Amino acid sequence: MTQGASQPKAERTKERVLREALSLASRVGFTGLTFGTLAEQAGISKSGLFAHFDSKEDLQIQTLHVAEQMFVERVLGPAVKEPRGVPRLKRLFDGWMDWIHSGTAPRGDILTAAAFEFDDAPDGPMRAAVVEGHGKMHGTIERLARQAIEQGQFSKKLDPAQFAFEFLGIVHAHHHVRRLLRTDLHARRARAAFERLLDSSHP
Amino acid sequence: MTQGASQPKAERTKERVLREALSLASRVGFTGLTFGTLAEQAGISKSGLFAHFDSKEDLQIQTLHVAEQMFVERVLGPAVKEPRGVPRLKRLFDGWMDWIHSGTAPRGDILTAAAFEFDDAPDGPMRAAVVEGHGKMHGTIERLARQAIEQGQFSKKLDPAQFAFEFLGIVHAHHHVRRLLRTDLHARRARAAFERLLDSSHP
DNA sequence: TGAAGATTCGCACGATCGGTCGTAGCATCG
DNA sequence: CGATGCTACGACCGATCGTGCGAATCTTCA
Repeated sequence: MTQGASQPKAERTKERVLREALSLASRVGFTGLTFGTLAEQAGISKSGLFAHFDSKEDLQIQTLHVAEQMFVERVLGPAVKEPRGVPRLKRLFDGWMDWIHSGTAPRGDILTAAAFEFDDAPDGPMRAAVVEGHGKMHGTIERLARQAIEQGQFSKKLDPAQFAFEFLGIVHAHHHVRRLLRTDLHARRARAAFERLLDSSHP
Repeated sequence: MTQGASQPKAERTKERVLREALSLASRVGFTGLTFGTLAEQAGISKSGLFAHFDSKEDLQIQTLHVAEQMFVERVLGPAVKEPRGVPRLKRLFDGWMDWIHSGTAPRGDILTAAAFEFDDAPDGPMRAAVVEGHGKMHGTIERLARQAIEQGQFSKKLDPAQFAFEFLGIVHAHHHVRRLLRTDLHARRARAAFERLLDSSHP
């Protein structure tokens, strides 16, 4: 070992493996996140992985949590530094779009991808984790919308849950079309839809 | 054989198998549409299926086409019987929602499900078929929106492609949330979103 | 009815999947 | 330094996948 930050070896490898897992999952999905291929990509043996992950589901969930944490750091964090209300909502949307189009590690919106991947999967811990993540997102947006109402920027008659549904709908629609047609052309459309949503939310 | 409608046996079998395939795919997805399970459900041997379908991809594509044909019959057909413009668009949306919630053969929106399933799949004939189907839908909605403009029901400044993007976005968002949360509660939200879309499209 | 051809079957293949197990090596700490 | 236990390995299992092949059986039509 070297200096103070003496991470117990195992933890260091696990971190590295999880980085690879995230990159792999963003390319082939969580279902395609296979012990075999991950082992190959991470330069470790298949059975070696079992020292860190009890099962494939365990691997998927831990990888998902890494992605969620990254979303919080890179998108949600910057957003809540904006003043409450519309600016915060705008920053959230913009940050989300930027995250999707950024070239870094988790290509595209891996969280939305996971939501799509597991929406019709049989019940299980992974599905539950995805549902929980979706619920948190929905709740967050609802809260931001409520704040916008309190600030007098949104109409008092606005239903925050309806707003959250449509907000997420736009992000998801964009994600979907982008994946299906393999083009960034629809970012424009998503932004226009978001503008329209904001417009019709004003008092 | 019996009477005039003497379908060459093979065709009858194939039709029956395709019905089963549709029902199976709507439960387990097109990827889960397996030769083994389909054979079991259709009461035929796995290898017997190969007399009708060259490969799994062939099976998927043919099943998809059956679903598309059914969509045209049950949703698009009734819609175009309405007068051009808003009534036709409304009928399309309502019919689509009804189709999703109907209990008959292809449970839920199997076309949207396919679009989700193959949006991040590697290139291939099946993916191409899904993309083509999406393009047709988009084009159809665009056309209907253009007609609404011509009727003076929509603003001349409306971008039909943007309208189609948002229309499909609402349907997809609803489909997604419905699958993820396993509840019909969000049909309301989808309808409200559609109303809002119509409102802001008026001249 | 009987021959020809369409249709279906049984069987087997190679690949890949998630996962287990016994063991060897290496890091860690007394 | 030396014992201990975590870490990683390779070999292997049973299940399932898509698919090929040769033989059996059933339809069809002259």
